[in-house]
Amino acid sequence: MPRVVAHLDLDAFFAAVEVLEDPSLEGRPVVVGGDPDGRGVVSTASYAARRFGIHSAMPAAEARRRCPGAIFLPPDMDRYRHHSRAVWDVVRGIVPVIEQVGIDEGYLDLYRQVWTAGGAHRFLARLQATVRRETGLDASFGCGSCKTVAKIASDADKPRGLVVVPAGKEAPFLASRPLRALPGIGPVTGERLSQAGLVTIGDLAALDDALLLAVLPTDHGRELRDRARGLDPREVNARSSPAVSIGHERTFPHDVDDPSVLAEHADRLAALVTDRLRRDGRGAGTVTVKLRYPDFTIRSRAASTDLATDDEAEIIRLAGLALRRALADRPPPVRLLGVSVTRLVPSAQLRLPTR
DNA sequence: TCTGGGGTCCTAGGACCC
DNA sequence: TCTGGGGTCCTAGGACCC
Repeated sequence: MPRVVAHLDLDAFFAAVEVLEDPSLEGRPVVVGGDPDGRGVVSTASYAARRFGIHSAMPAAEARRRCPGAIFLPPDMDRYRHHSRAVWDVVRGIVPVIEQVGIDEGYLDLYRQVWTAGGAHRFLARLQATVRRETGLDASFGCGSCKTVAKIASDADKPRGLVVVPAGKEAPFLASRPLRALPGIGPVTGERLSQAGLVTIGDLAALDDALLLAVLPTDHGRELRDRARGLDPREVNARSSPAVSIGHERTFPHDVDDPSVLAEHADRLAALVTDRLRRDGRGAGTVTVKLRYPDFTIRSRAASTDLATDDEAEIIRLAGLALRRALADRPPPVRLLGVSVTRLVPSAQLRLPTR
C-alpha cells in the first residue's frame, strides 16, 4: 500500500504573525529580520514585500534599497513559538502522527486518514480551513507518497497552496523543476551539477550509474538521484529526539580587533548557553568556540572535560581555553564569535565520567 | 548587495584499545 | 626489525536546512 505523506508549511510565518498582532500591517511590505543599518539579513518577507524582490537570507540593507517604505521588524521568537504551538496543537488534534521539522513546517503521516489522492485533497482542504479558522494563519500543504514529493508540492502553489501528487505521478511532477528545489541540494552541490550541464530534477533523475558516479561521487549522490525519481524511504518520525548541541553566536556590528573584548563576549555567550543547558536539564562534556573572520572563513576549537558539567564558571573557563587556542591559530580581527556545547548528558549523570 | 542565528548530519584523520 | 586489523571516540571542517 503506498504511503500518504503530507507537508505543512506556514506561509511567510514570521511576517504573518506580525500582521496578526497588528492588523494595520495587512497588505503592506513587512520584513522581519536583522538591522538594515547593520549586518542583518531578512528572515521572512511578507508577500507584499516579496513583490519588490525581497526574500529570505537577503541582506536587510539590500531589502531596504529595494523597498525603502517597507516596515522592518526584529524577530520576536517567543511570539512566533506561541503561535506555532497553537497551529501544531490544532493539527495534532486531527492527525496523530506528525513530525515537526522547524517552527513553521512539518510532515503528517496520513495513513490512517486517507487512501486515495482525492481523499487526501478533501482531507487537507478541511485541515487548511481549520488551521486558518482556529489560528488566523495560512498554511500551504503538499501531499504525495514520500517526504520529498510532499515538501516540493507544498512549495509549488504558495501561499494557501494545496497540491496533491497522485501515486505513480511523482517523477513527472518533479522532472521540470530546478535542481535547487530538491531538498539536499544546496549551493555547492547545485553548482557542481550545473557545471555538469544539469538543470532540472529530471536531468538528475535520468543519470545512469556511471554518469552519477562521475558527477556526484559521494554516498549522498545515489540518495539524491533516488529522491529526484520520487523515491524517498524516510518515515514520518513522530518521536522528537533531544538536542545534540546548544549554542549562541553573535556577528559584531564592526569587526573586533581586541582579544580582551572577544574574551568578554565569549564569557557572556557561555553564560547564555549555560542558562539554556540548565533549563534543558542537561550537562555538557565539550565547549566549542567558533570564529568567523572578515574573509568569511570559519575556525572552531573545542575544549573538553572528562566530567560533564552544567557549572557556569567551568563552561566559561573551557570557552576561554578554546578561544585562546583559536586565536593562537589565527589572530583577530574577527567578525563573529560563537559558543556551543556538545556531548550532552542528562543532569542525573553530571559529575560522572562522560567517557 | 556583502552576506544571521539556530541547528543536524557526515567525513577524515588521529588517538587509543584489544 | 618491521610490522596486523578492527572498532570506537574525539576534533575540525563542511554541506545543508529553516
